[in-house]
Amino acid sequence: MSSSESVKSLTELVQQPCPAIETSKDGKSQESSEPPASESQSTTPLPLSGHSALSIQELVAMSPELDTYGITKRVKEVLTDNNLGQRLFGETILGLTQGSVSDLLARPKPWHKLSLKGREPFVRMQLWLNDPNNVEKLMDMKRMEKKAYMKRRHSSVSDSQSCESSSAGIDYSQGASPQPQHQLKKPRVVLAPEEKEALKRAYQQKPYPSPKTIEELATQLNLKTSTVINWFHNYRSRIRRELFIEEIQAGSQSQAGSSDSPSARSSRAAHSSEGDSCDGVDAEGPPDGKPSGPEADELSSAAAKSQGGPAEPAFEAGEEALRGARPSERAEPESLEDTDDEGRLRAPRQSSPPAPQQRPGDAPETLPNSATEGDASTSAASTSVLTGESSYKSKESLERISSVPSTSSTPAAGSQKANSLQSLFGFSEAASSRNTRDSSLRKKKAANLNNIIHRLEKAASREEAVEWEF
DNA sequence: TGAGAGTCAATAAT
DNA sequence: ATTATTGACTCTCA
Repeated sequence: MSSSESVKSLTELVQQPCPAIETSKDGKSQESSEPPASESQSTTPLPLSGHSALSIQELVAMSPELDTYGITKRVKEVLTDNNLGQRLFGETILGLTQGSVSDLLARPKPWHKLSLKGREPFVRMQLWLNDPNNVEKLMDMKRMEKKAYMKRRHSSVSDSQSCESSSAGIDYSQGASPQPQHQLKKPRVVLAPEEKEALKRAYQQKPYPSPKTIEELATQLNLKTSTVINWFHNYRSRIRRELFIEEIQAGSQSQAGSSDSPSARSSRAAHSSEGDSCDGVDAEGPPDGKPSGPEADELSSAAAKSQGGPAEPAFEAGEEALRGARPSERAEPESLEDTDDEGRLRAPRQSSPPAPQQRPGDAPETLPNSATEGDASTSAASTSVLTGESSYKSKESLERISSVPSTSSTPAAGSQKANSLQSLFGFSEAASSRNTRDSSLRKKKAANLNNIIHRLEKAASREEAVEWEF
């Protein structure tokens, strides 16, 4: 119950045009030359069949608004109830890899925020859910896979001839590799916790760093510039998503009100109309981002800092937090604080883990001095980022923002407001979760505000007609 | 050029 | 074995 009319209609629509459920296969790459669509419709129980790309896309185009959250929820239930893994489901039904499916199921974006392409998987899921037989089919497939696996395992045991390439990486004996000249694979970059912290701090100060700032960060952290760029892109996206789900789940009004001093007095904008509402189902274009009521409030206070100027990065929060958080133990003396004359600090030297970084020959990227004073804010920002660093317990658990069910149902509540005293002292790692979480949340929100401001400014300069609704 | 959306795919966690 | 996380890619769009 709950919303289902539209779903129903889609269902019908969907089924009609093409009897066979998803037909599409393809999945990735490749597309382009599509012969005439011949279409056969016939059987094809399995998705992987021919080309008929049209169907899905058309369906997506004409699909009514779907409840992505509800769909994923149901899919998850069905999968668990029947012991079906998301890998199989993803590859078979959605044409996506396991990781993508996991992400999609865990953090579905609201329908109106999805592009046509992004809606596709949801339409497929809806389609799949429509016919209970599909579950059976998938189960059969699972059985078959298992069987095949067993068989393979068997034969190999008895016959040591298995084939397979070993995994040792030694295998470039033949010369037929698709990609000649490539250094062995490509070592996946794994950012150390300290590096992530530094980047997050930088994000808090400036969600949209200038190329120059990015360069500086890269140099200081000893990371490739592209890595830093990618990190920011990814992080922004993820943050945005978290906000979406918050929006969805909260559904509502939260209005928290909780005591707390209304520090709201922000002078700019904000006037959140109170309706808080949540959804903003509105537009779709690029600019979207709407802070919800309550949050705005908090943000304003945090953001207020920069009053005075239009958008200056504010870093106080971050810095402070970090400083306070530093555990007393951790021996980490200084370190990076001194920037030498070159301003290059090196990343923490943690030696234990698999010394990830170390890009192959990458050299210092040449960015000798970074002193260019373009704008103080920039340099200041990056500098401070590093300074505060030093380790800190890692285990990043502080991040999971979102949470905070916002309102209403917060069981146990009581506490949130209390510790507002900024957690100056970090306590042990474990126990501080609440504080940390709190301040972390706050910082995030502040950053989000910056983010929004940035976009607003951008749009404004571009002079676009957009509807901002906050 | 740069931002955002979607994904992939390696690898961490469970 | 599965599922979750996350750096990098590919496409679009403006």
